[in-house]
Amino acid sequence: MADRAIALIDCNSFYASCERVFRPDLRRVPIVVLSNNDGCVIARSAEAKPHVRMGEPYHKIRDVVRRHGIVAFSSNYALYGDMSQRVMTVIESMVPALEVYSIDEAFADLTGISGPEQLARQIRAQVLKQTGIPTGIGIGPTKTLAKLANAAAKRWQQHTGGVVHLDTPERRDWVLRKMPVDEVWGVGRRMKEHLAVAGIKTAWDLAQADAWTLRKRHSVVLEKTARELRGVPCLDLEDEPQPKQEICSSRAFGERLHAIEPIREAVATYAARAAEKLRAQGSLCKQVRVSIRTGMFNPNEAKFAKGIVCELPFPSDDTRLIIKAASQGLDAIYRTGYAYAKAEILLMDLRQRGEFSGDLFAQEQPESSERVMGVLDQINARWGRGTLRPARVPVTPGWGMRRELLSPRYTTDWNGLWKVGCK
DNA sequence: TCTGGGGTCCTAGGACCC
DNA sequence: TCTGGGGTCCTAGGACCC
Repeated sequence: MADRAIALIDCNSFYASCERVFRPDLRRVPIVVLSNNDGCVIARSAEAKPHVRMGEPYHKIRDVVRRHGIVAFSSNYALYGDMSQRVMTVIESMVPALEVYSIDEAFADLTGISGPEQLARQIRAQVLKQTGIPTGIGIGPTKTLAKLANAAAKRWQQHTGGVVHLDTPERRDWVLRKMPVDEVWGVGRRMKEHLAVAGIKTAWDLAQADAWTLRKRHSVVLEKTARELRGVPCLDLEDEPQPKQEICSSRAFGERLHAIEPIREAVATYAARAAEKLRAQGSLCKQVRVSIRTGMFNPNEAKFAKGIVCELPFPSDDTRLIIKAASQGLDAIYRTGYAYAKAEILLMDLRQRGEFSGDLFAQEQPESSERVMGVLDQINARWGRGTLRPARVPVTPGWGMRRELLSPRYTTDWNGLWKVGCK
């Protein structure tokens, strides 16, 4: 069998790049994108990286932002999601198999292709030309090495032109020796600390470590990572997206909430959103977990957090039933006297529609639910999310997200003056 | 004043059973 | 004093990813 060649294509500073596509005047200007509620920095353009750390709270860096002329944006997920689809479509048309790994990354199988590096350069050029998004590409015999090659392409951008192919043992070893161990996919802050004790500091050290010891002292996951670094494939390309095993909708409120009624609105809104995602992947859920909590950072606020799992009478994807369960759950956990900051809905015990439940006499969701939800989803698909919604879900809630620096929904707004690609 | 939201997988430990 | 061994299932929590 030919040597495997897995490519990892990743968009540079994706959210910041998306904003820049529609603001050519910002081509050389440092850009940051903020999390929901304009809380902290979640993306930085190359120019902003020297001045701003990832995850830094926005209120702490206002001075720096002003001093360096950094332009900040609220996150605009409608835009990023749409841009992501465009990028993936371009790549998909150029490779035999693609696994979309996240909003800004995908693995492609280039095994058997002659000149994978050349193809990678063509992919970069096409994606840039058709979407305006710059990318970096790493190629290696395993996913973990492809990721590392991608990191190398970023780190030595000038010399590599954004593409690194670890096709010889010499190149592989050179990169392994240069890369700190926490640049390896699957090694985070904690693991880095543990490994340092054993003298494992670089990717090379980890690749050389004894597999059995890694498994015993740490985990099978780390053992696989080390094998992959040596070029032994342990992770396959998954071109069929797997249905999620749990679905979450959670968000901090735009302001602190005290009374139960506005929290109930938020819980209903999140529950409705989670139910939409559930139906989109054709699943039913049997449990709904609702949780609420106060702020966790301010030492002057009384802290409180509680959640509860509510069992549904039968596996369901009916927004109304899920909201009802969540609302009852809220009644059970809510305590007066706290300033609540966030709520979360988690749909659990998921199964695909029609999957055997294990209980011959188990009750099933009535057919009327399917009809009503079908109509709901159709209308919202046609006219935009939130056109038709349960009574409990307000249009413009007082507790909604703060997004003071939001860019227009250039590509998706129904009321927009123009749409990309519809010239 | 002000610190994201969405996931996955693995492990340890408790409850329970024979 | 000493206090089975083996198994399953479930849950909570840790660690990681983007």
